[in-house]
Amino acid sequence: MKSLVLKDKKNFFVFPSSPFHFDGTFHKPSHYPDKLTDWGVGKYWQTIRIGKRLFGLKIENKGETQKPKIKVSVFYDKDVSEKELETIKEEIIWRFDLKADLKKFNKLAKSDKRFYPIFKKWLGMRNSSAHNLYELLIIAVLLQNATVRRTVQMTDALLNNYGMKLKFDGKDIFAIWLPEKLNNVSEQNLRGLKIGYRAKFIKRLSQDFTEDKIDELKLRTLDQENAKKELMKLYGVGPETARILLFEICHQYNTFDHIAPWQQKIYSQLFYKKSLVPVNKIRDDIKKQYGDYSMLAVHYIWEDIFWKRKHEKIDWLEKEIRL
DNA sequence: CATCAGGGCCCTG
DNA sequence: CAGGGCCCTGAT
Repeated sequence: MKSLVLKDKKNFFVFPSSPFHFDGTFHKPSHYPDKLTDWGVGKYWQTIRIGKRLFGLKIENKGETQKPKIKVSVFYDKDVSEKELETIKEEIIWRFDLKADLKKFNKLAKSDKRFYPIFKKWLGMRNSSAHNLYELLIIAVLLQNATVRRTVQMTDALLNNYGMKLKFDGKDIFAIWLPEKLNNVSEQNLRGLKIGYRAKFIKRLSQDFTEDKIDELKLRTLDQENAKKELMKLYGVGPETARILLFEICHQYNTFDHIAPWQQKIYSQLFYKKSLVPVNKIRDDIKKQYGDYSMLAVHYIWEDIFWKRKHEKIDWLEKEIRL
């Protein structure tokens, strides 16, 4: 695997909309562990592609909930142009939804007697994606029909063969390859990395992205229905993968439509303290209560339980998370 | 040891 | 629109 050392850096500040929750936004404990990001309280690292160039990012909390401010350090080799810095800034603002207006949502949360303590704790948290559409698509495909351990294995195998390791700020953070990199890699070679039938999906998706068949910037401007339609055209994207992409890439807050069996078990415990509630009931209840913010509301409650899991053993949850 | 389902999706009938 | 098949892995 190749690596790149980034020695120089430039920095700028971003002022997210208020209120803002830094750690809730930049770290999602429900996600499977990967080498693509790193996090500590008030600090966060990732890589980012701008065009064909790679940069390292360190993002630090320099503000407060009601007075948000973050510092972004951009690590580079050779140089970084003003235009690239501006693009990076805009990308960060989009990917982490830093300018979101959550007034209505926060008002809704306040009237929710049952879960208000959770909403209050994470006040200002955003749904976010560290990655661009292609990158998150790859991750989503690796999640399909696999347990966490297997997903981690597949991700590592792919990164070790086609990814790039960036060394900056004393960290080793990985970047996902460009789609075109897989064009002259055979499906058989990919299968050699034990990713199974997903090799076919990844080949075809990479081909489509190489040929610019998908316009991520345009996708961001579409309404939910049309964005979903576009995403479902992609090979290997069904209802669950579309939901992930709509929520994390497009910041569509009301995407609580598809519920997978393993999620159903966790929702049943979270919302009803029962082992299994019918998915239609779960969906109807949530939609009725949270309306246009169905998925965002669930996201707060979902991440909260995974934060707890970091330092507290939750027996029923351990059973449902298949490692 | 064999069998099976899994953090879905595609394809066929 | 229902159901079989798919890669591989760990659980039973």
